[in-house]
Amino acid sequence: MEKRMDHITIGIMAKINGVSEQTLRLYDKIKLLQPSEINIDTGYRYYNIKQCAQLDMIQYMKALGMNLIQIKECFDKKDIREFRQKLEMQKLNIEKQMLEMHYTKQAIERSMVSYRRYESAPEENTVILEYIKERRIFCYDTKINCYSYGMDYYEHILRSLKKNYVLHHLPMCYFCNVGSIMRKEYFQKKELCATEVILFVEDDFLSEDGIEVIPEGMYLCTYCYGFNKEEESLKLLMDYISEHNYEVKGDCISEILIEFPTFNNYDRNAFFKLQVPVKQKKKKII
Amino acid sequence: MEKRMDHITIGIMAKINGVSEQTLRLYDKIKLLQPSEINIDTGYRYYNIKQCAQLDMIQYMKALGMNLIQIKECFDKKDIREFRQKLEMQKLNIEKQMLEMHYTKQAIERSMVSYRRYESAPEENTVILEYIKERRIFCYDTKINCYSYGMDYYEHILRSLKKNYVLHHLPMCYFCNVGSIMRKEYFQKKELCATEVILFVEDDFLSEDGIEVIPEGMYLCTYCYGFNKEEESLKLLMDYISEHNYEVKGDCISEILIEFPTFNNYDRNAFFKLQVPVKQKKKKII
DNA sequence: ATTGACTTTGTAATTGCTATAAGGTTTAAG
DNA sequence: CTTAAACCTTATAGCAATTACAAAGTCAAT
Repeated sequence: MEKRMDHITIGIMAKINGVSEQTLRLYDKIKLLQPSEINIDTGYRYYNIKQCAQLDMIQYMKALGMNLIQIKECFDKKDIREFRQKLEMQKLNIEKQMLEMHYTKQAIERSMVSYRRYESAPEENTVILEYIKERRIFCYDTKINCYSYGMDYYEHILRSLKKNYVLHHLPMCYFCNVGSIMRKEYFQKKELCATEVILFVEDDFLSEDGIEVIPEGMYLCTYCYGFNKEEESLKLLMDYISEHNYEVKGDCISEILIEFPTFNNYDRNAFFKLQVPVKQKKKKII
Repeated sequence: MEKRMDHITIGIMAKINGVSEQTLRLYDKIKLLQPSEINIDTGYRYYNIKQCAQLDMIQYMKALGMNLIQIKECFDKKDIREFRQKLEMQKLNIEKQMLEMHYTKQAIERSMVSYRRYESAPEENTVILEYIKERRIFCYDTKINCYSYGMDYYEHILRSLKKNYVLHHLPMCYFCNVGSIMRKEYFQKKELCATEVILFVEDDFLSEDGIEVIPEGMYLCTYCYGFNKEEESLKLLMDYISEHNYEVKGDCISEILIEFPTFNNYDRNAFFKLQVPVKQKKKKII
């Protein structure tokens, strides 16, 4: 216990309140909490134990997410309603932040799953049958066939997806899981034509429009590494289906599972999963 | 579409990617994304459309909560495992932040409820019967009777609670809802003695120890405004109980519903709720 | 008187930008 | 060919809330 309750040095004040001395000096400077006494000769600051109440309040308001200026405004206005209003604002603020974090967490988990899938993926040019659950995608029709122009053009398409995407207030973190969709009729005709680029979004993602549901079911899949392998892989899938008596049930999706950041500055280096929903055709009994 | 895919000016590059030119200049400076070509005479930066891939990656990693240095490390190490490790870290990081936000939100809601209660509170020195739900408190025994020393001393007790509290990793935002507890035996003897200070915590708050459950039930309550009124109010409650044939069922809690930040720098200006669980004694039939 | 622990002020660093100023370059129109 | 608009360059400062120093002055106890 100190000798004089109204003569607490900055070091003691800092220690008993779990803040740094520098912080107290800053609060003094911005007049958020000024020491009750200052020795004019030495400039030494002396606090009163009762000023801890003010400091508690500051820390509490900070914990609610207010910044020092907002806190000062509350103190200056000396009006409880001011504080109440700030509280309401903070609540909305925090709810928004929590939602963003929720999406970010999902995006991280999605990336982790993709990496595991990458590690355990079958060899390239192997066709496998997979059960895939229902998914939701954000669809953007570029009106231009992805496969008819080179990579440079594809980049421009992606740029316009990005712009569209920001317009729809989608969180940036979904941008890791893009792809394109080749509609059933083109796939069946073995015509390489896809005009829509897509983004996979979480089941709980709320959005007004542009969201499409990809049904659950059995999919024939191939995995491949690099943009240049995509077409080859697609053709493989098409041929496999006709050779093995499958029937195409819906649109074919070309999904980028991972993009590797590390290899060089100029080429996208992506790991693809091509997937098309199928049904085995009934064999006619001869 | 630009004339030359490998000759994109900083302005165009910024526009098609939704970032500012300054940001691109910063990324150049810290070697996170350097233009594919720089005109030596003019210093003009020219980007290649394919560099958008790198920028996408940067934005994606930023969205996952990484800072620019971490992102640069990932690129520099050219190792996917580096990125995976960072992902794991980010996940833990985000989970921690989300938990903190959750507590903060609860604290805001708690404050709002307290304010509403304050506004609709009965007059001072009125005793009313209230049903109160089960609550959980963090208890800290100071070994010193709160009522035997002045406010200055009480401040020091609060400081040691605060220290203890930080030790237990409790979120700072709970510090708004403190109180003290007068054990049943002292209250019954009408002896003003409380050595424990308390903090109310949420039902879902996980903590190892120091948490006590206050049972639900009927409580006799008085509300008062200011520390100096507390003792008077307590005595009123004690007298009321003996006069109205109630039986004390548990400990008496003195809860600070709100502390007003706005009035002056030196005095805590708090709104108290005193509450003691009771049961009506059965009347003997004469 | 001297030590050691404290205090003061001032400046700079942090992070990821944004804003501004002062000046040079490109481009398209007149 | 000039000229103006629109673009680019570098350099500097600002934000928010500290933290980290350095150089110098002060306090309390031996």
